[in-house]
Amino acid sequence: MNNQVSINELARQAGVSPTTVSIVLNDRPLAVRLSPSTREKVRMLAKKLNYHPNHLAKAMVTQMTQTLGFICGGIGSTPYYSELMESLTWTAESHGYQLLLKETRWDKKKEMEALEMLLSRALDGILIFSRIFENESSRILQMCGEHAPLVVLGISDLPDFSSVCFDFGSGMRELFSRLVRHGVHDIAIADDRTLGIPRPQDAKTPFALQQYTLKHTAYAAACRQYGITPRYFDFLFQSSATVQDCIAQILKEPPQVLITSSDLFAARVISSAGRVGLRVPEDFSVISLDGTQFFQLYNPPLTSIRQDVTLMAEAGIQELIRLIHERNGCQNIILPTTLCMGESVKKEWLQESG
Amino acid sequence: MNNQVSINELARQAGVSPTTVSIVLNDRPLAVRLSPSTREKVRMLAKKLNYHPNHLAKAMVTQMTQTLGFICGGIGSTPYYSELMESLTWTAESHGYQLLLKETRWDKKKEMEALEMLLSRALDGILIFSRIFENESSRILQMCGEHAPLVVLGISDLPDFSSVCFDFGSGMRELFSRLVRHGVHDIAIADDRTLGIPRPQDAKTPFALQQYTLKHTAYAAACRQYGITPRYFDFLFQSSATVQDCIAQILKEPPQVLITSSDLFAARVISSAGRVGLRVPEDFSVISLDGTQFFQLYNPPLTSIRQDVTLMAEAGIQELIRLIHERNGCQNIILPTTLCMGESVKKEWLQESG
DNA sequence: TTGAAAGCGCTAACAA
DNA sequence: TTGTTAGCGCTTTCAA
Repeated sequence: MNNQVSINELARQAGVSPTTVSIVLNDRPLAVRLSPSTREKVRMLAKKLNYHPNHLAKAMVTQMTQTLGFICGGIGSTPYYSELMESLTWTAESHGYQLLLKETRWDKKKEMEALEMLLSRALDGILIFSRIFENESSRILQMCGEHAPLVVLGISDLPDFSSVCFDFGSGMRELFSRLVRHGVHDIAIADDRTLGIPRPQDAKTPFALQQYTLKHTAYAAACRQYGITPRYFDFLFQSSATVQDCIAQILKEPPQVLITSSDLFAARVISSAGRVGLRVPEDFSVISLDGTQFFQLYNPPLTSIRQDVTLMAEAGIQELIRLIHERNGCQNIILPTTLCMGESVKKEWLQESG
Repeated sequence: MNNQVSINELARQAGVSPTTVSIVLNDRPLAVRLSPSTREKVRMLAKKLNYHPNHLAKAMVTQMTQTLGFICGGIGSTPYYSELMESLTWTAESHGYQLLLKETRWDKKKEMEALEMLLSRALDGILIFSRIFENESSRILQMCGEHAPLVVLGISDLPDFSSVCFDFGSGMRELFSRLVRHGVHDIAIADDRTLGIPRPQDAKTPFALQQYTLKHTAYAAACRQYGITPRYFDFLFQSSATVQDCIAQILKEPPQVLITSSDLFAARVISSAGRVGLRVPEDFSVISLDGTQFFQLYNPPLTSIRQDVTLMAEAGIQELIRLIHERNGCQNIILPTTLCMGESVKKEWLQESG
């Protein structure tokens, strides 16, 4: 079945010991002390016999698999996660790691199982973008313990874990400052509330920041700062009835500017608007909080407070690799969002100089 | 570092041999011959000590990793691949396998490297959706040889490999038959030509079927069968200039029905049409050849000749697992496409009874 | 009904 | 400058 040549066979044919072969082929520090002729001989023969080290055997002794796990709630459902995943595979690869994927449909039980499975495989580290931390934080800490470092994506302020997330505040303030400068005050937000806690009846009451999504938080803060009366629309992502209803609500009395929490939803609003004779951005403007590449190909190209997922991938993997080596000191990394100019917001409203 | 209890420790504490523990915990046939009390004792202790078998050690001796590799040209760029990937992870999991992902940006060199990497990791099997087979077929056969079975997605008729792809012919004929019955004869196709060979200048000449994409083939065949004069638009996916140009061409003189090779492109055409005052399906109809879930949420919901990627995932994984066990007899699996009713084609044109 | 012993392919002390 | 030896944690003959 496995007709690979082993290091022993290679050593035998080269007339040296397996150790020597190992040292040469792994470019260990000791390799320099070996005679050049030995090194050359081993290298040639390895090539000639098409020797490939057995990853499993190596991993067993070193306890390193050069593999990272990625647990994600959903990947096929929105371009945001797909693009993040793509970035992660690339970034991981550029650091010499492979990526093992677990998709969990935002199911917490699945997520715990996934974690357990990944740990039993002795992966070098794990990235998580999921709901798993909602309650299980301490259990997870205990599970992972010494085994595999963890980096959490999209959540911040978990005391015992490193995390990477975006600061929507920066992009949001930039947006508001420009809009207000141009006399725009009617700025609403439409958001998926699946993962959130029900909002108080009176939406105008500033709510406890920590409990809501980072997006809402940033919006609410910007509203306060710029004296805007907040206005909310919401829906449940999985329920197309609530989505349609939400869109209907929006179109009934569109705000000057609608902020949406995802590109996908923005696109749907824009398309629906077209059906009832409303044009974007002529009749109202739309700005999304994802900023996927995907919807920058949309028509009109979506204006967004962009989360550059490549930044998140890079930061997440780097932090994970740091943890793999140093094994201590968790860190909360906050990435900036930027205003990404598309054509779904009136151009003059976003000009820098008022 | 690794404070897991090993099978030896477990055996010691249970007062039995490692062999016994292994037999019990893996439910080997021999387990029935062990005394129930021994079995029970071992099981209890394993639970108590939170024993988890070391995947690596097991894999090394069995040479099975319970892991499949998926080499894919692109995953973040279109929902089609994202959804396929999601399905693959789920299907693999339901069969007890994990999925290792390699994304290659349709770069053949990368793809060969990916294959090599996966083979060196002793994965149990590999799925490929890529351009890698354009020339390298025999080399790949040699590389994989005994090591890991391969299933090719999206290409058919590779003599030495199992494959899974869709039969666009069935959906296409269904579409044409309905359209023609309703007197529609102006049916064009718009396709990405990145992966294809340049089409002959005179597009009306029936071209050698094998050389073009399955989609084109099906379209051309349906045109011949129903006496439709084919009409082609094309673009290169990576070049937004060609995409815009193509859309402009289409809108200049839209066909009654435009078939697009991807949902994404269909959406762009529809949006662009809106900008110049053309409505879909009122002014012209659009039907896509992907049929992703994603764009069934679009507005209007896309009508499509749908490739159900869950079918492809299921068939691909099942065939791969069959190969893993049986190690012989490759198979070309052809999956049906179905007409998926959205709202981007005039309703009356698609009614079954003419 | 159970255990001892060998070995998967590799690395890393320690010898020489 | 190179080789010997032991062992990672598990499975699997073979023996008792």
